[in-house]
Amino acid sequence: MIRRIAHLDMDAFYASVELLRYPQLKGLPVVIGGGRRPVDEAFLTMNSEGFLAKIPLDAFPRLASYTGRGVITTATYAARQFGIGSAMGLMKAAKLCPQAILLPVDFAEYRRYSCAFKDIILEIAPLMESRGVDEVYIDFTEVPGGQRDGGRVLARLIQKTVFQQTGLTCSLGVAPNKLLAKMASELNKPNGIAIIFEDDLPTKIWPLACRKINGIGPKADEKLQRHGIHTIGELAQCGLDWLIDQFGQKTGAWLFDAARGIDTRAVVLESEPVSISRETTFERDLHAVHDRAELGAIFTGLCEQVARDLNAKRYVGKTIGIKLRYDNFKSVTRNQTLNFFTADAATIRHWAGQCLKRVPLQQRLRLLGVKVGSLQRAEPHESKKNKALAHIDQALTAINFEVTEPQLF
DNA sequence: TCTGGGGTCCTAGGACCC
DNA sequence: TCTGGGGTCCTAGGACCC
Repeated sequence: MIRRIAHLDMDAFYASVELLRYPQLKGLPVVIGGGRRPVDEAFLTMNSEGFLAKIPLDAFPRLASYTGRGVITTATYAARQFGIGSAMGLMKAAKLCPQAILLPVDFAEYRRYSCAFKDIILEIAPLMESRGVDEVYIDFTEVPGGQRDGGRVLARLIQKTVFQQTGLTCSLGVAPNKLLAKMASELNKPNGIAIIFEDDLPTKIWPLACRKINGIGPKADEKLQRHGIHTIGELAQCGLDWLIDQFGQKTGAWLFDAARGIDTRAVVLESEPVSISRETTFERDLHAVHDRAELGAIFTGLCEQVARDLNAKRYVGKTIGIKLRYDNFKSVTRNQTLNFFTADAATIRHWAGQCLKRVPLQQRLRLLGVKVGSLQRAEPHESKKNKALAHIDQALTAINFEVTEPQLF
């Protein structure tokens, strides 16, 4: 029995979910992103059950009226015709297509549909690896019918069932491994299926741009281009020694394998989180001294939110970190590992504050973030040692607070 | 008119230990 | 008195992905 791995990717996921609510937008350029703004509030008051589909087109917010720092998370295929794409600034997108309809992100709704389509897949094929809200890998190898026609029959069944039960389309690729399945799922998007066998490598994979390999980003691609390597086929002609020389042991060896379609990674059903974080970009750049109160409130709010997230997911962590981005977009991070685990907002706030003191604060800031890493499952009863250490820390924090009160954070 | 938010993994240097 | 070598943990930055 040969290994058959599928990659399933929902088509324009956020936008497609919005089109289910507002079918009158079908075929129009629609863009999702930007966070919630006053204009959305006015619009959303019209949103009551059974009325959504009747909202007239001129009532929808337009890209042209947007002012802010948001980016596009998803664009409908109609919007992509204008050159609009994911991660593009909304202000820039507005220049390309001012009449496009702009909807705020409704993550709770997308998560509902995400759970729904994943449950449907699990009913059919139980070995599924979640890769974010709109993508999964599925191990077809031992699923009944998973080998028929290279996986096409099972892929069609999943695609059809997902559509029947959610109204959403998706694209699948089935291949000998995750690397090739991921590339295959893009070949016939949207609402497509592509089947790849080992023998297809020269005809179907090698003509593709190196950037299509999941893991080759803008930087690596640019470097390859500089050496005249544009396609995966050209990459496959590079010697192992040369690649290691250029990209280092690990990346070099990985590139060598990837170009040959070699990938032995397993489909992983569950994984433990490594870190939990919250960050926010301000509406305007803030200064540590001039906007101290505002910044302090945001900072505390982020710590509290991270603490809530940790508690909701029942994790504790011992590495507290901050991230900030200056007005020139340069980012810095600081973090500190404690000798105990915590999910307590005040403790996080204290140590994040210590991190903040180690960073230059003359320049204006555009972003602030708080992270807790080195996570561990919260025990039903905390260990005695942890409790004692946390208690000592709280006592020290109280003393420290009196001493350092006059400082910035 | 620049450029979100939530993650993972890798690298490289230094501390520290045996 | 010129200097090993491995292992682990920590920190900061960066590439990359969804």
